[in-house]
Amino acid sequence: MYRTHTCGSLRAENVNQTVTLAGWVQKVRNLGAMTFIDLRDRYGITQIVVEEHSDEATRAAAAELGREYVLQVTGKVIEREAKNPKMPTGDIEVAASEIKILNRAQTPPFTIEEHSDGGDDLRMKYRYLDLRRPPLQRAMILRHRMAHAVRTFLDGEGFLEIETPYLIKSTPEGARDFVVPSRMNPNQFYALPQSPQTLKQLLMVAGYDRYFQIVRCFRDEDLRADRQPEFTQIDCEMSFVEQEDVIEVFERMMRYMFKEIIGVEIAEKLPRMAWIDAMEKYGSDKPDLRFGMEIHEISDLVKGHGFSVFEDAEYIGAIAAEGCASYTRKQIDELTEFVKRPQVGAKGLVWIRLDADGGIKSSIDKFYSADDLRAVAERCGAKAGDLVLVICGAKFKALGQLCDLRLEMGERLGLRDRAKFAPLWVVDFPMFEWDEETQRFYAMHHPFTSPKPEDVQYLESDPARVRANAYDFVCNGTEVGGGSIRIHDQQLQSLIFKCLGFTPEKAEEQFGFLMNAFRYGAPPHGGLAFGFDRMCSLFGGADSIRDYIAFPKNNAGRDVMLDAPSAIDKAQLDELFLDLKRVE
RNA sequence: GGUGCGUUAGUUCAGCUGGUUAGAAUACGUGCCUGUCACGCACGGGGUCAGGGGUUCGAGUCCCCUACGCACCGCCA
Repeated sequence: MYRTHTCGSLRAENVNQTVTLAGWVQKVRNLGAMTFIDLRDRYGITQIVVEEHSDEATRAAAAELGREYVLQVTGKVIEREAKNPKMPTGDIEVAASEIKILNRAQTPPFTIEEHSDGGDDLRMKYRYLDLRRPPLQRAMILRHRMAHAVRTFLDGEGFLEIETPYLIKSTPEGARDFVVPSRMNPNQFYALPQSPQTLKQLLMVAGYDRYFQIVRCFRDEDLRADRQPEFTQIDCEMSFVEQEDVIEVFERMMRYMFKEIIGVEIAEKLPRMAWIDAMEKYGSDKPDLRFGMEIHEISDLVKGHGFSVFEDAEYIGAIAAEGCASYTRKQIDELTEFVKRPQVGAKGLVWIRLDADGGIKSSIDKFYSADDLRAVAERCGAKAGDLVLVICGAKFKALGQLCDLRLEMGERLGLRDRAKFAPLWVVDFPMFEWDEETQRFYAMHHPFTSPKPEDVQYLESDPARVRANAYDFVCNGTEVGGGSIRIHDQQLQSLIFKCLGFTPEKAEEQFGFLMNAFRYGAPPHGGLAFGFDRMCSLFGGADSIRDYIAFPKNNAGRDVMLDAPSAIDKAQLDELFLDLKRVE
């Protein structure tokens, strides 16, 4: 037996016991006649003491130690002469009678402490060392607890966890697929699932009416702080349900998660917001409701005054930033620069300042009277001391820019508090999205999403008008989950494929297996999937999902620890019938 | 595919309008120290200034290219 206790377990009541601990050397403090060793494992740190009267072998071992040496230490638990109230084990220490060096360690390239001195890149390369640090351990533990809570909840609701294959068929819609060549089937490829969407629908056809899976998904698209090429979903599907039934179950699951994991009580009935309202009030389909500062259209108030920028604009919108009338010229210039960055893309920024003394001033004084400006301010709910910011342009583009500006102002005013949670459902998404580049409609959610029955009549005449039975779970400006009621009727599914520009032959080739299954008694069904990594970062209060993934990829999709992807042998290529093309 | 920022000691960074031998902190090594816990004190070793090219009497510093990292836009049903 390597140890009798962990490095986090000993307390005052263990005094006089002889124990054996095993762990890593966090720190050695050699005071001459006595040496203190902080021994660490994932449960905590216990101080080991070696004194002048300790036997020679023990003193020799202590003198030799370096950071991250792996030790087995046997000794008696004693009460400390100088206690450390900052440590859970601070009342005691272990007087070493034997120190066995189980393994020596090279000096690690960065410090393995609460706050490491290492940069992101380096820590990624030595991820196994970074994972020894308490913040990463807390993240892994949080993730484990969340997965456990999901399984507990869904099991209690009668859901079955069923695994679906990772080697499946490539589909043209949506993200790029990762593909895997088949040796036994020359020149043919599997695709890794972007999500088990069609498979879980087939499970519904098969009668497993409540399914879930905590499952890896793969998308070959560029990465972001909150996007990895492989990521984990809590994938769920139910039969004989309507939108309301799905929302009810998973709202309850989220309430359970918030309570269980971080002790937060969320509202008994979460707000619902139609997609169009989210877009018009917040400029986003994933609004951050931790603060107000809603967007208001002011076109009717400001058109017709000869200000050509506004006259030519399809849409003019404004937000009111509370208490920002005191902004200096420089600060307003900064905001103007912010919205003019290519990432935001606004042409400019108009401001109206409501001074505390009742005065009103703006960058468009030439064209508008004080009363005109006051009407705008009133529309936005601005009061004395506030700053109104106006952006105009094509409607949804300007709304998107106002969204960016609103979030920036929320950040500046400290309104985006990580300890605060504002979850909601966004509903009534449009069924289709027009793509300028390819001049066709795409499914906004996915091609298996059912249209609202009352909108089916417009499918062929006015597709843009059709709304879907789709819903997103949004919290603090992040899309945490989303789903829909699916199509279970083969004919309607064929019609949707037609609307998306599939020929019947193409639809048959790509999704024949699904439409075929629908001919054998498909029940009405629907479901949703949560982004598990994002949920972890939301609960953990971090911006990046990388901290919650044990071995994540970097910005370029590389695993810098494994150095993957990498070239493969000619023999391996030959077996797969692959020839490589020279990269320019 | 694009934009921005960055790359200097093991690590995190400073290094001004170009000018003697490139610094700090920390880590590491050696010595001293009986209550440390960010131990302290003293001494020491440690640099392809990312790589290449250019401008210049002279480049860590200015310019160009490349590579790499991070954030973002496009993309992500």
